[in-house]
Amino acid sequence: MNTVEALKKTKKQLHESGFKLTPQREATLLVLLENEKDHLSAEEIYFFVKQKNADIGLATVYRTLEILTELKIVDKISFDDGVARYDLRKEGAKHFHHHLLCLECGNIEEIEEDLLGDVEEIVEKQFHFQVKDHRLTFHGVCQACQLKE
Amino acid sequence: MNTVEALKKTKKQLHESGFKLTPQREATLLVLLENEKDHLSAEEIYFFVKQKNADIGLATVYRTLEILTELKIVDKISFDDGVARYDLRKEGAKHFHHHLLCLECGNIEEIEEDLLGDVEEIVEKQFHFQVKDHRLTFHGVCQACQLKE
DNA sequence: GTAATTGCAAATTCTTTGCACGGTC
DNA sequence: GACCGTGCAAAGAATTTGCAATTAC
Repeated sequence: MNTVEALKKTKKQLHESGFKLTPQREATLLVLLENEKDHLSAEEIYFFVKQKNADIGLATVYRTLEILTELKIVDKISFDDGVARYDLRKEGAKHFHHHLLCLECGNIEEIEEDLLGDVEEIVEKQFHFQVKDHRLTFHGVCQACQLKE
Repeated sequence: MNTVEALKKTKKQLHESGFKLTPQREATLLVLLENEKDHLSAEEIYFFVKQKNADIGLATVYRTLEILTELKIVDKISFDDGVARYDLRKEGAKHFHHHLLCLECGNIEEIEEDLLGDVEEIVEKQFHFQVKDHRLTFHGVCQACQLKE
């Protein structure tokens, strides 16, 4: 799905929930689309949006991200460092992707494959918990840092 | 392992790293031990410790938790709500346990079993990532809330 | 037209830090 | 007596909120 389509789709989703697609929201979405692989904080998104559209306040970024999280267009995630990060939900992805956080260099890789199919089944059957989503992050050492040592 | 043993062991760990087991640290540990099943925030721990030992400051709680996290006696975790929570690491547990977060009632259950053995192997082999630890939380509906509906 | 949205600044919340004092070996 | 640890208050970082002005539909 390209950027224009993604924007259109999101606009529809916003309208269905009674929200408008303002220039600020559009710019925020564009930044998220252009940095899909990163895990930007609100502050970082604000910085990037400023470069596109001088007229935005940090509060608006927060408010936009709150709405997008509510509509499940983005996922809010924290890597235990005290900053919330926002990740665009992949089109068609049933579940949130996984992360590999390198303890040496701090880099975060993504894993798209759903590795939790079997585990979710166990959780549903054995623990009687109806799974809607998940957060899975591995802490360890990435390949680059392994080679460095 | 009972409370006295756990305290003794932690005392040893602290000493090995050049820290002392002060009354404040002991009280903090006791609170953590007594509330193993909960996922207390620093503020909550402070509140409980105050009931035991009037003389403690919130800053000390934070400082103690920082040390305990460093020594891997507790795990710091965030459930994306902007507050850090602290979980005592289970004795003998190779890995951090998993969580089931109910989106309806907010309750958090723990799963002790390590469900990620196979998944970790895939991550190590296929993604060349050396796994040291993980964070796995399922979002969904707990049994009690399913019955309510 | 009008209800939603915005920017700004102030307020809040969570966490860390500086520093003088107190306790320990 | 050196050093670690503490409480307190102040600082700092991240996020939210109140409000008057503005804008999208």
